Amino acid sequence: MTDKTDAPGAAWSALARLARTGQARIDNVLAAEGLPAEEFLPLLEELAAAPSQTGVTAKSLEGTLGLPQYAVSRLLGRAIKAGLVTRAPHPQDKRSTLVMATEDARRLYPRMARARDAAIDAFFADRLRPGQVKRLNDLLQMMEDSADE
Amino acid sequence: MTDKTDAPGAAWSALARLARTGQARIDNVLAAEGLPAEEFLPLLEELAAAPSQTGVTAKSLEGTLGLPQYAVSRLLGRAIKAGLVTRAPHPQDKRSTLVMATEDARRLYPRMARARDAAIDAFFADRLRPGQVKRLNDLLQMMEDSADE
DNA sequence: TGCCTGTCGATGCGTGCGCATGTAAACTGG
DNA sequence: CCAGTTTACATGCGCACGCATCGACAGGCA
Repeated sequence: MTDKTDAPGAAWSALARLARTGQARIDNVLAAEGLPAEEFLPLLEELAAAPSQTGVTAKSLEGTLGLPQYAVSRLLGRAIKAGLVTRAPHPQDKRSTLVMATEDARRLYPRMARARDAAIDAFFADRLRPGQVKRLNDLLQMMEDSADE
Repeated sequence: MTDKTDAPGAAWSALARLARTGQARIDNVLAAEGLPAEEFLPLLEELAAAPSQTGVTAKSLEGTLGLPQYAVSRLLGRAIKAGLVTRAPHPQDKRSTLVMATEDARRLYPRMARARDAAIDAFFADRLRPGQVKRLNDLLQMMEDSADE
């Protein structure tokens, strides 16, 4: 049915499946170490990079995280429930919220980042030799660079 | 922070992002042509391959689609609501359900398959030259072949 | 100053998911 | 033939999503 030499179709289904299994692997590693979910990592990374005292507005996170407004709002809600983040009223603009990482988050973030990176390394190392990973990465980067949707 | 030469990390984030944008592209193409969602395609493919009179049990779809039982149950619910599929009682086993594609589904399925394939071809063609797609596919197939999770 | 418009963030609604459980039917050993 | 187990499928619950909307506030302009 699907032609054996249909490279795009085969490549797509492999790509999609690998993305799912890789994500599952990351989730499992973080869960196994009792760490917070991966969805908080980009948020914590952003907060770690920001001035710790001031905090960051929720609005600015839409841009840096590439998420729609409602997604940021809800992510923050979950992060607060998980004890990773606090909301504080913005002194100059009462519509706005300042977001800051908690002590817990600052302590956990490096472990999360390392665990995720280890999961990713293992994911590729299990399947490809280092030179092949390099070649794969080159091709994927070329694809990303032509972002014309 | 993230090392510039961290090929696994870079490859992973490209892989994950490309999987999302590719899926979005498929979804958009199908929606633009007024066709049913892509989630029904593997189901319809399975039903198209099966003897049209007899139908297929929901249980067997768990295996062929690689979905858990509840996911099949709900997918069938949606497919029925979309008019693509019918449930019929299994004559020999009243616990079981026989699933059959409707006429609509048999008419729509080839268009859906072609639209999806066209979206995938365009997705790669926009980003890579044919030889590169081939190389990418080779690497991805190697990764999939070592499925040892 | 007092409105009017635009911005910030939260949330109701509908929907899908995963887990766990429920219901009905089939099977099985005594 | 009957109780206990197993199988097939559905579904309630909690949670996340996207869309659309809402309430609160800020800023501009008359």
